[in-house]
Amino acid sequence: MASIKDVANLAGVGLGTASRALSGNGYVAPETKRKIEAAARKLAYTPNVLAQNLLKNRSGIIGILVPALDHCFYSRLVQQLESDLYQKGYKTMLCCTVSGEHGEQDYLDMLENNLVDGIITATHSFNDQAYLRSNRVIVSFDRDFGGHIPMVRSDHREAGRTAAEHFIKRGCRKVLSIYGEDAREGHISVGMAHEELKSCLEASGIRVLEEYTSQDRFHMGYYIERAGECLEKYGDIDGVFASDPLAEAFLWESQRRGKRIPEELKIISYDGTEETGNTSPRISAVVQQIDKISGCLTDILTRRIRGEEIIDGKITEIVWRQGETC
Amino acid sequence: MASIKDVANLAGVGLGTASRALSGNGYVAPETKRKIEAAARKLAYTPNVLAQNLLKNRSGIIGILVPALDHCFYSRLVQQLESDLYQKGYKTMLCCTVSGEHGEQDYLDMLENNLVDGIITATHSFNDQAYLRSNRVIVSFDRDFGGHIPMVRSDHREAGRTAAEHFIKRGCRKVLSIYGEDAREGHISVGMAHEELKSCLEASGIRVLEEYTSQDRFHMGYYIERAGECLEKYGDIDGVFASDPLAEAFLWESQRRGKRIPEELKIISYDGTEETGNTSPRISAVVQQIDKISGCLTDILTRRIRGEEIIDGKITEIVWRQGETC
DNA sequence: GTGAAAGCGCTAACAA
DNA sequence: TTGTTAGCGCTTTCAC
Repeated sequence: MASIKDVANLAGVGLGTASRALSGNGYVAPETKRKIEAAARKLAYTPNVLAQNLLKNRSGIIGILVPALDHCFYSRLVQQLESDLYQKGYKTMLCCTVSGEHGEQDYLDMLENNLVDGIITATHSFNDQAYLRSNRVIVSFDRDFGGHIPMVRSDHREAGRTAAEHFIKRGCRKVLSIYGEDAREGHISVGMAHEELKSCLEASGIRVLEEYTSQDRFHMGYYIERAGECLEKYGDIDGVFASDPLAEAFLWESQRRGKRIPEELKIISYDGTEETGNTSPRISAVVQQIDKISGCLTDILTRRIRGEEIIDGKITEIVWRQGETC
Repeated sequence: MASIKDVANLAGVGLGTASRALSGNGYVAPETKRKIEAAARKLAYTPNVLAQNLLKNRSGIIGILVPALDHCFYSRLVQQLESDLYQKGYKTMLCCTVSGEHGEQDYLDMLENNLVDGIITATHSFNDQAYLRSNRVIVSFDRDFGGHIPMVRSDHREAGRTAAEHFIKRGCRKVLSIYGEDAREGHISVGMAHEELKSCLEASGIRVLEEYTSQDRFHMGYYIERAGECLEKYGDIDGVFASDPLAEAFLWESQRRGKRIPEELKIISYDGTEETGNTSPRISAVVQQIDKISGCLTDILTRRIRGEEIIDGKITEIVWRQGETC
């Protein structure tokens, strides 16, 4: 592996000159420059990024923390983030915390360690304190750190209202609102959508039932199981509000039980990834705009890295997607 | 940000001693060690990984290249890889190439650049030559580099035979085999499953139609579109063999058209992620064992990094999953 | 316009 | 057992 020293030697110039020629800042005679470039080509020289990083004290890497990738919302979000970060000149380091064996702490350490320049976190499980220590280069998705870390999230209240409006319009009388335990406990703010839904529906005299899902289990099998349990337990619900995969699970389990959708049961999903927009029937949804969310997250983070003092987050608009289930 | 020098100064010892005490290799008196540790704690010292990496000339990071994350097979694979790599002490750098604007080359450069210690590639779009230059630390999933880079893949021939067997058992007469153009062109080996399916079915006097999907488009909307087109074009097919999301698309589009599944159309998916195991009806599938695949990939790669000369890849077994669509 | 030298933060070899 | 020194590969003064 040729180093810049080798290049300088071959070109018969000093090490510093080679550096200037290759990196392009600093004066260097056109003639000399050509010689150096020729030498570099001949030796197939590539700069050692590790050394550059040590000097600049930055790595150009952003860490993304998500609970899991087999939840379509997160896989879409990660894909979008990776793309946006790439555009901004950053590489993406991925950490899925759900498997449990993972030290989320490990990744926060990487921040102290200079291995990553910043972190975007979309997890819920970890203790706040660990994050707050190094808050300058962290941005959170949907998790409130009490205003110490900028948070980006969808307009959950509006989402709840929108869903409520459609349940009401369709004449529902008894709606099931089901979401993650972590949201219920207030760790992540998506619970606000369910709160708002509840108060809107109850204000219209509609009964609202609440159920919760474990925050440690993200796979479809579990959602199917929960959907089945709920359908057994509440035979007479005529509406369900749930996140994408869970909404899908309700659709499938209802079909399996011969329940007619939307006649006997209206389903509205919250997330509205493409996944649920193509089922048969298509699921009606309150859509979180992943591209906007990703744009805000990466924008805030990169500006913070550059030293801007940003403490405010951003609330992105939700959109209604008319499907065939409500 | 405190450096090890600061720690040494505060503890009143030499820089080398501090290093030895903190990293744990080399002799250091218990007494001195305590002092150094106390100083480190006081200064909230964390080692600068960038510097360690430069010295060791390794980063502990593995790059994973996939076409996209909104294809459930890849998101599952990435999640599994990340988990396996973490167990082996590596961090994961992610690159989704589908968005196009991405330089796959950029990531290969990171290998030369020492930013990643190795690469697991599951993409199809890029030219072979770029990969072959630095083949020592690359492992491929399902893409054949002519024996120069170890490849891990499922037993596609067996997969094709298994699917054929079930179509035959169910009395199909005209089966559609649809897959990516890249596989058709031989860039990735999954095409072998379709080849084998075809020859098995034709040997039994069953007609096989072939269609292809674009390698640049991975999202559900596109699959739905293609499924619709095929159902229009071939009104009389009674069997479909396709990858997971496409199989789902066929299921939904068929239901939308009032086609009875499995009576009028049998569907077998190849991949068999959990995603398709829970639809209504459940999709019958030839399952690629992602955990095994990931295990082989990470095992081979880490051993190559350690210097072992491994050129052989690995073929993992497939498994039949009986669903309700065939 | 160019070369020499210092130093990013760390580890390892070598003396002491 | 410990301190000193020499780099890892690069960039960036600062004299020349």
